[in-house]
Amino acid sequence: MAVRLCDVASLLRSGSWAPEPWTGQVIAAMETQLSNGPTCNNTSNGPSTISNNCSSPVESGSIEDSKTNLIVNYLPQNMTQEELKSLFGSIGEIESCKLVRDKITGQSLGYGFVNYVDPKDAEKAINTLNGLRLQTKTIKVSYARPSSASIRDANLYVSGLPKTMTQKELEQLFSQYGRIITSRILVDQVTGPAGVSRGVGFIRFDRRVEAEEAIKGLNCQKPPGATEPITVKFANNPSQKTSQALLSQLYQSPNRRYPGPLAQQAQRFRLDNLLNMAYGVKSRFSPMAIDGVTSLAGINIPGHAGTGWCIFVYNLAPDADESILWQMFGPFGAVTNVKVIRDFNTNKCKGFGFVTMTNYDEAAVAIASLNGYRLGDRVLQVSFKTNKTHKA
DNA sequence: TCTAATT
Repeated sequence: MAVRLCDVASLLRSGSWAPEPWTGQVIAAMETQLSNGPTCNNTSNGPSTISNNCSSPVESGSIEDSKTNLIVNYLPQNMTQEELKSLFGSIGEIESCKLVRDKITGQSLGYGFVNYVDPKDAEKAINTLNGLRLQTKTIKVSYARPSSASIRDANLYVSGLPKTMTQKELEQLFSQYGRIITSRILVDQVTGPAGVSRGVGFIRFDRRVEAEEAIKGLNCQKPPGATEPITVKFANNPSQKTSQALLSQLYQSPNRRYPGPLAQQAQRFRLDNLLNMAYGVKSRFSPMAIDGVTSLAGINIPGHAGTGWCIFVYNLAPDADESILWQMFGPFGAVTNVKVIRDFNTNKCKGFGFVTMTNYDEAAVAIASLNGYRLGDRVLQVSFKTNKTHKA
């Protein structure tokens, strides 16, 4: 797997300072769906959620949005709103789409919203994309709850847990205070996702008042069978720390050559990321000109400039669809688009398709890994799309 | 002792 160059610039995506307009609507009252945690095995970031049967109060709002509006969690850090829209757009027509970002740094907060036109597509997206592995993440797709102040700041940080306590036991302990949206027990880094508990975790309740009651009831209390009391408090907001760290890096960087204000540096980072997004090349790290890179590799920059590296996938089955391409290529890095070429009359796949990836190194690893891959009873041929008009 | 869940 390719290692992504990581610096401040790569953390700041272009366009971050200009939030997209969001055509917000009154969001519907609904019964929140809690039972759609990742369907795959647990990974480092796929906390499962155990639903309980507490009823939630119904708030006012339109019924339609409750069935079309999805929240998507555990998105890879480098995934853009365009990539999110592209991925979910492969299911059906999207009414609106938003990746939530830090207001100051523009960094992705790792979640977003997708509102479909058709409720059936929203349901299909949950069924087909929930649990999808993208890079190191396992995304979670679920219906968005109606936005309201009462559901904010309902996340608790719990420490001092017995090392033997399971996630299920943690939920059982807290569920008496309300509806749990997510729970997680942090584990030791080296022992991996199924490794030993660090004795700390998180509980997100549906509503803040439930979290408050849980603090009152459980802070400084010993769980059944435990020898030490646990600490229960409101969790820090993860985005706060990130923006502060980033801003302090920008101001204190010892090798900064641009003594101007923050905004001036930000401009440069934005330019770098624009190039990175467009060509998979970091201008400061690559001695090659963009034209040189593309002609050298014999690669066609497909469609509109700035969409990435186009990959040709051959020997797909007649019933192949876009989701298989997402599933195959997504783990290798940022995928912006997939397309299965179909016969106009039969609507069956003509045996090939295309995948666009943002970063050259990730595309190269994907090709190296997937060329010759056996999919069902077929052996795939995977390569960069050649520029046929220049071919001999 | 702190993960990216409400636009």
